[in-house]
Amino acid sequence: MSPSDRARSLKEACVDEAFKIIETDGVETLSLREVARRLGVSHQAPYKHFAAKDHILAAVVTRCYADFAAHLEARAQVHDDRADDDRAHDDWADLGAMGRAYLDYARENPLKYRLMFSAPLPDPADHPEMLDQARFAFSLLRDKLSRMTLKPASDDMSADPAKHDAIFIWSCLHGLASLMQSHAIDTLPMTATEREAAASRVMARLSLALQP
Amino acid sequence: MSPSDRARSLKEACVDEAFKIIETDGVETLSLREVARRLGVSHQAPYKHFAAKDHILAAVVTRCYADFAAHLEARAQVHDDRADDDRAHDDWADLGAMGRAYLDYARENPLKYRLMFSAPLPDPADHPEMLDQARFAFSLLRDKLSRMTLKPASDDMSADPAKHDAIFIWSCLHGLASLMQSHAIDTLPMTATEREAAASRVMARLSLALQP
DNA sequence: CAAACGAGTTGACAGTGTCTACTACTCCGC
DNA sequence: GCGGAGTAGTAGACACTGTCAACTCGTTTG
Repeated sequence: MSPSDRARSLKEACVDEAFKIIETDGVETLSLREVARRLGVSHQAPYKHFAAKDHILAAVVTRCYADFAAHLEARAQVHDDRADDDRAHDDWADLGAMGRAYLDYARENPLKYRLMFSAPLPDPADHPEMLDQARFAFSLLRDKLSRMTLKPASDDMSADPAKHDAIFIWSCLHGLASLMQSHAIDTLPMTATEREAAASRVMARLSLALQP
Repeated sequence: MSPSDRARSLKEACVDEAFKIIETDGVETLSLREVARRLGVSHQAPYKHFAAKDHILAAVVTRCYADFAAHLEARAQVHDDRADDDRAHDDWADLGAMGRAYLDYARENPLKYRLMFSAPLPDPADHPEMLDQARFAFSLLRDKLSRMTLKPASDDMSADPAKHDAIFIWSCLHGLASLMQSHAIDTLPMTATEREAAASRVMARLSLALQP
């Protein structure tokens, strides 16, 4: 193994291990020293590959974005070989599938989700690859919308409507996902079945807002 | 000053000071020792009033909820002395005002907002007063909705529709507010004016989803 | 009046991020 | 072929942190 190879593997091993720690113990208890300890290296070894604690977190988040985007893409495949009517129908079904995939991911991977959207992240300007992954996930949604015809939203709008509608949809989905796993929602008197129903209820309202 | 009075004032002084530290330096750098230092007491004095660091944070968050609810209430006053038509009109205008007040608060108090909704909070079960404040803020929205007639959302719904619609609205608002201040939104190519427009665009879509 | 108690103090311990100085090894120009 | 440069990793230190334990007071209460 060449030295740059070994370096690469320690670097990735650090990200792996940090990921595991976060998954089991939460992001707030992540420590570079614990990562080093688990990998059997000195407490300073990770600093050869990450300038600061923030940077290892950024690497983890980058992976989360990639994982998230892959999850969205896998469940929201567009089938292009249909007649126009079917295409339109498929677009709506597919948008719905994407929305459900979004919420599913957030529910099944609460830690990763929080990591991406609500953990105090390092300045993305310092981590362009993290930025790129996030941009890509959003483009999945916006591109789909720009290929669809939606109920018109308002009068002015010189700007790109697909972008604004993507933000609207993203807001609803993110808001719901985020509330559902924040302690804020625990404060409400909700039964378990009501919680389950909340997602489909929000999706129904989304349709009312968008579908012509 | 009686001893219990002095105790009370140190307890509140701790919350005040913690608040200031969070406002200027962010929640992640809050430390009980710094609070004690600024108040000129020993590093253990706060522990006489707060069992752990979490508890002082919970006290701060409780205040944030109260502040937030007051802000919502102030801007979304219902005027009860109108004819029915005006009442209906007022309800919609007032709901819109409440929504705008929500987003304004989040924009003007990003730290407080993050504290309430995205910071890793202590278990609310240990802090009932925090829970009560959060519940109250939500009830402002739900009560208003239950007094209004909305576009029907879906077929089944044995459960309380006002509650579900409140969650829908809350999701949109919270999602937008949260995205706008998360680094995630920075990744998108958006001009400053587009950012401004995003709020009103989301509000427009909310109307489409709700208004009959 | 003595005992109990509550607020506040000091000191300690383990753990953290990060700085600096050190060693070992690999690679590149002479 | 070799010597210096750079790179990965180590060891030690420093200033922090949260929290535990033992102590000193002053007040309250039986």
